[in-house]
Amino acid sequence: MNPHRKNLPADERRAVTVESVVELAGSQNPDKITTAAIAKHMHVTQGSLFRHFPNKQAIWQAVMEWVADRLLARVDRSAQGVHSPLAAMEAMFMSHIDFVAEHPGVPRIMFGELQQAEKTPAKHMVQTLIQRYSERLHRLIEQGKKQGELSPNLDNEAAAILFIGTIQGLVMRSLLEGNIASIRDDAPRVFTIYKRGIRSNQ
Amino acid sequence: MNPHRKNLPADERRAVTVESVVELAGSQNPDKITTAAIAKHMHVTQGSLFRHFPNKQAIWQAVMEWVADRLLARVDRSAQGVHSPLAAMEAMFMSHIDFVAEHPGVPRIMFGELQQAEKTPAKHMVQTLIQRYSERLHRLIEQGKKQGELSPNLDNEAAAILFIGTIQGLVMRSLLEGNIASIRDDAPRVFTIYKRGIRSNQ
DNA sequence: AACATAAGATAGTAATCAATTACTATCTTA
DNA sequence: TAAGATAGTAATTGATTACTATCTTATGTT
Repeated sequence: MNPHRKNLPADERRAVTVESVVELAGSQNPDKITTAAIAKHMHVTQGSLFRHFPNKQAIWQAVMEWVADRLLARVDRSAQGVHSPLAAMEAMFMSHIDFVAEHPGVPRIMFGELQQAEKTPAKHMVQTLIQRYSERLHRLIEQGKKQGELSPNLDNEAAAILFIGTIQGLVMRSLLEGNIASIRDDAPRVFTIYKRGIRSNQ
Repeated sequence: MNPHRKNLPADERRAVTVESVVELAGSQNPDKITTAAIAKHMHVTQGSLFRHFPNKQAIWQAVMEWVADRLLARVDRSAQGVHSPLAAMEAMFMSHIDFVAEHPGVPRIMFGELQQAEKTPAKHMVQTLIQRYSERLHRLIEQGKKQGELSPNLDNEAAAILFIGTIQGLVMRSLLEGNIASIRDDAPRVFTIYKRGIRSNQ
């Protein structure tokens, strides 16, 4: 119950650690999150982190697992049972934005990992996450074409890139404003333009 | 001429320093560019950098000045003399992509600075750069509406956000692929969708 | 040729970082 | 309830960081 409880079981302590990192990333550059800062945030000494993770890299790996699992689950759930592919894409988009609004550290973490020169496990995890995400998009886009909702001569790959870019643009915008809440208001307005760009003109 | 010349005049040495940082950012996380790495790249000792910059923050400030000046100049030049607002936006887009392809470190630097929690001079410079950039976009969008090229009920702000997001999406894509050259091929394909989203349907 | 000065080299500093150590407290279970 | 397992503490390590003080060399002027 109480998160400040001491002597947590190892798996709970690992979970608390991951959540701490996600929270901290919401207000600072992920690369500047030190093990000391993580420990302080969870009311534990710095060294104790290494009882549960072999090194810092492993912490980031666990964080990315958390992100990948949650984001894909959330996005899948939102599109489930929606028969219109275009409506499913919109639901996917909005639930993604919701996730980002709840966890503003997430896009920072992902972009930060992609920037790493070394091929860390965490970076690899971001790559497969986006790959899986793109697969879902491509599936919906294909369905949308078949059902006549999307323009038949739409460039699938370009549409997927722009879908993700649209989210990136909103994230960038919120970083500029320093206000993450605004992303929920801007999202539908921007998606309207995207939708117009891909749907068939009946 | 020879960049490995010794005893450069101060202004030339500062210019070489800035270019070194931009180059290094093309292949590694900007936050991990140490003064030692910069010095090594320009064949000079680490301490000598501080003869030309009071501190590291000043180096980043100079880098952002370089970026802001070059990017805006390039983008302005590309749109100059183009009478169709939509064509001007496309020229702006493509010249921006060209700039990024030539200097892949630039989007990393900008996003990296936006992530900083502290309000550094470099971060402020990114904010004003994007602000100026957006002003140009808004002007073109307004003109486009007046001339009937763009949809009259287009959400100007959303269109500007998506314009920048489109570029962000392409950058993210190239980070994923690890191949910056591909951005030049993908750019026109993605812009086609964007264009369809904003133009009037005659 | 002698000097002045600007630029670079050398060799440090204090601070910060991830990681490790020896030790203690607290749970679990036989 | 005793003993082993698990979790946490406090202090320390070596490496790395931005930055500085001092010495040396190159360059340009008269």
